[in-house]
Amino acid sequence: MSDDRRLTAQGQERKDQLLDHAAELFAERGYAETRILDIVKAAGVAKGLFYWYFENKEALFRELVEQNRLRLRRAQAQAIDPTAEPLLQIRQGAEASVRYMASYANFFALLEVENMDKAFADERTKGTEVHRGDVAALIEVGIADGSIRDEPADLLAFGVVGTVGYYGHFHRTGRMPLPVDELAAFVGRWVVCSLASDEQIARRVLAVRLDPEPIPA
Amino acid sequence: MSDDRRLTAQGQERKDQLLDHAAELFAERGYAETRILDIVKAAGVAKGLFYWYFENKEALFRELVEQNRLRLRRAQAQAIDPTAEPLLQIRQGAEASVRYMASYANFFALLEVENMDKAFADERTKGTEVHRGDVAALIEVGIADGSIRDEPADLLAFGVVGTVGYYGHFHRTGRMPLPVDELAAFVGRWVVCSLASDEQIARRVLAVRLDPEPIPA
DNA sequence: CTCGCCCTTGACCCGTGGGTCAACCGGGTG
DNA sequence: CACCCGGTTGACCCACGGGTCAAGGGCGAG
Repeated sequence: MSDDRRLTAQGQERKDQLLDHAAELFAERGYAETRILDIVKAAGVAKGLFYWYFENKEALFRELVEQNRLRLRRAQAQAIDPTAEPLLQIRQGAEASVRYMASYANFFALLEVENMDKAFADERTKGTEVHRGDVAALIEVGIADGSIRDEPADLLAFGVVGTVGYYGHFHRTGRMPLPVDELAAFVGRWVVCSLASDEQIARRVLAVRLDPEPIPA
Repeated sequence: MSDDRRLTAQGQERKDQLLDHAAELFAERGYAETRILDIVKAAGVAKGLFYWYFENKEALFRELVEQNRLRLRRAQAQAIDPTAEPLLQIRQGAEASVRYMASYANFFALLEVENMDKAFADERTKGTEVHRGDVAALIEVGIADGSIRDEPADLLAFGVVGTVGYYGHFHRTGRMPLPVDELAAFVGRWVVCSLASDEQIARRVLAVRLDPEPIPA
């Protein structure tokens, strides 16, 4: 394939099929262990067709990552109430992220694969970096109004992103047999306790009841 | 090679050379992108020799991982004062881990590579699982004596291990231009704030001054 | 009907890199 | 000195999987 051609409806559908099957195989046996032949076989098409839609395996992978990054972003934005106080917004974002990561576990298992290749390192970085920027901005506000511990905002932001990511990882890899809702709530508590400048504030933020938004398919 | 033969001093040295050069190359360009030929070239030996010492690339990798896991464990044990209160021990362990991970950044960049292959997944699991077990035990004690928030101990333990890992990761990948000592101290504070059942206790534990143990080469 | 554009096929090419092997070196030992 | 054994060499083999390509199908427009 050259760059981005126009695809007919059929073409787009076929492409999505390939993406889906690839994601499943990657999650199941890893990126390196998945041959292009496996992907096309799973989708029930000939090998040559792969190259009609993608330049190569890596390009497909990038598309998968990008596609997913946008979805997560949307889920976060949807869960956050922009009028709430900063710490609460962070909690909302964190819980939404955990929920999202759990329901798209395959994709995230996939994301971790990125590390295998230096070339993917910055791809991945980009993904968390956006989230981190959002959180850092909220933290700045929280520090200014005294609700968040007075530490460098960017460092704290790493902690939030990291916590979400790690709990997501542990849950995904089956080491934490726990309903998603409980996990999300727990992570929310953890993050709030880590950031709050004192107990009163932590309790206040944790008192708010969050109704879990359904994850759109 | 068959299994574990006896190696002469020269043999052991050669093997270590291969391990070292492999680690460097893996860190530099990733696991999948490092050919066995690259490794032997870097070590200045012939390709056939590789198979005298290792069954294949994966076997070498496993050995590298194992070797490193043990070192980290030792560093943790050395930093922890077994007579101190649980929360403080956790802090000591966390700070030591961060320091260790920073000084052996190459090895840990490497560890992340494990994800690329399903076969490595449980290897990695094993590594964190030990640490997590240690922490969980300390947390149990802390919950019992009221110094740690009353949440499931194993969940909290995941948070500690995760935080250490993530900050290590971010620092290693150059996104946090910060002296190791400051980072370690910060992570210590983060962990303590996340776990402490109230401010008094957090302050008490954070008041203790930790003198950074030098990392043995 | 027929032209042309997407889409689809599967045989084929070929570089890469894992793994083997027969031969060779050199120091320690009887 | 002869032998042995751990260590070392690099040419060679070859399967695997990435990427190509010429040709064929089918559907919509004109």
